[in-house]
Amino acid sequence: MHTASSSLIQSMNKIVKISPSDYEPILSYFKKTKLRKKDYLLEASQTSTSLYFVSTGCLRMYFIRENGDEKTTYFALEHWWIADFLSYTLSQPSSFYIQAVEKSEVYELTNENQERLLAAFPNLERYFRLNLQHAYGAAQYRIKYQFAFNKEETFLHFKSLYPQFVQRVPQYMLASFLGLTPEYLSELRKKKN
Amino acid sequence: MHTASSSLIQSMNKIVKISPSDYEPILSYFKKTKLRKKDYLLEASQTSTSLYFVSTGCLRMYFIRENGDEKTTYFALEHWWIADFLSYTLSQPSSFYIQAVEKSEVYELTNENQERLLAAFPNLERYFRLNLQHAYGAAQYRIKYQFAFNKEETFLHFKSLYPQFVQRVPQYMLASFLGLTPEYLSELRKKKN
DNA sequence: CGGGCCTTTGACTGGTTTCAACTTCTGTGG
DNA sequence: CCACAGAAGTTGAAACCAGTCAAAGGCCCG
Repeated sequence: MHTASSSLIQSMNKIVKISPSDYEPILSYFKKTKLRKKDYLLEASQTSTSLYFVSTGCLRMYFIRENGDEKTTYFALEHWWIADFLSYTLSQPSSFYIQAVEKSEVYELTNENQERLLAAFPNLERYFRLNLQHAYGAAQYRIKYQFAFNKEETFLHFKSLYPQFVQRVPQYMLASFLGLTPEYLSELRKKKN
Repeated sequence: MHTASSSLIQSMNKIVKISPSDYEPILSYFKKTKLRKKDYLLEASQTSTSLYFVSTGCLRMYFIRENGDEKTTYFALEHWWIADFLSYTLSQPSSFYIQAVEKSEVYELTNENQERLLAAFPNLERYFRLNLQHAYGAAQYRIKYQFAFNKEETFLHFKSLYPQFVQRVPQYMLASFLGLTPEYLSELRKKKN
């Protein structure tokens, strides 16, 4: 019963039809993990060997610049997938960290288990493909926005899209995600509302 | 015989095994198109209803800013796929143009034909999934580099990765791809060889 | 050979960063 | 549960990276 309400199964059911009798078998390929704030799922120089589906909470992906400060490149909220997909695809060391921004719960799918899962349930290929297609499309627009807007516009645009999220994470993370300094973000916040 | 040497079939064969007897049937879902320099495959406000595989030549994706100047966000060389994947996935109008940078040849796969193709050859799901995974991974690193480097470093990094490509496209396109002005790129070129 | 587009050059400008000092928030141990 | 140390956020001044603008030069293609 409660497996039917699993957020992961729900996510899959939006894209492909899954018979309730398959819920348990499918979930058996995943490992459900609870994370405390600041726990890590991946650290730079490790290879990203798993995909993570965020059930509850919020994770982020970031890297550390030569001068030592960190830049957040991606946030994953409930029902989003997160991984360094280049590292995962090519089995090469990552230059990213993946960390829980808050208390979170994720489903982990290792590389090997993904292979087994897809061998057992080939129709899930479609689920992963369409998810990636959507995520890649979003990344194309992310890149577009970086070119289209200056820093102030970037902030206003983001705030209008995700007004509640701006409150959810520390400002220094948000600043580095938007590509500006915490000081300047602070200035922009008071300026325009 | 010459279908075996099709660059598209080659690309597929790197990821999934395809029987030679399937070459023709698979290719029948695609439309091969020749493009002259500056021909368009997509214009802003249209919906991206096809995926394109670049057989020969070079395409680019760009958009036009409010002030009127164009920003190139992506180049696709031989054996790469190009499309506005968000527009394609959600059937919503694109804000991008896709244009041939030089004389090119592409395989077009419409949305409907992709569905039919995958219904007929389900193992190609894996081909598209892994391609998207790779492309998305590359986009994650693209975003990383934009944060990691200043403009001069961006240029030097790109030049070291693709020394030949720098010669292949007009400098104003390269400049907008790297996120700087043609004037500043010109300055960087003479500065550090 | 000519016209228009691309590239270069230089001066000026300003959006954004950097730095440092101060204030406010937060969480952890006694 | 309170205190306090470290982290996070704010403020203002100074510096600079990179954009803008304008004009001249080069080059490609009809």
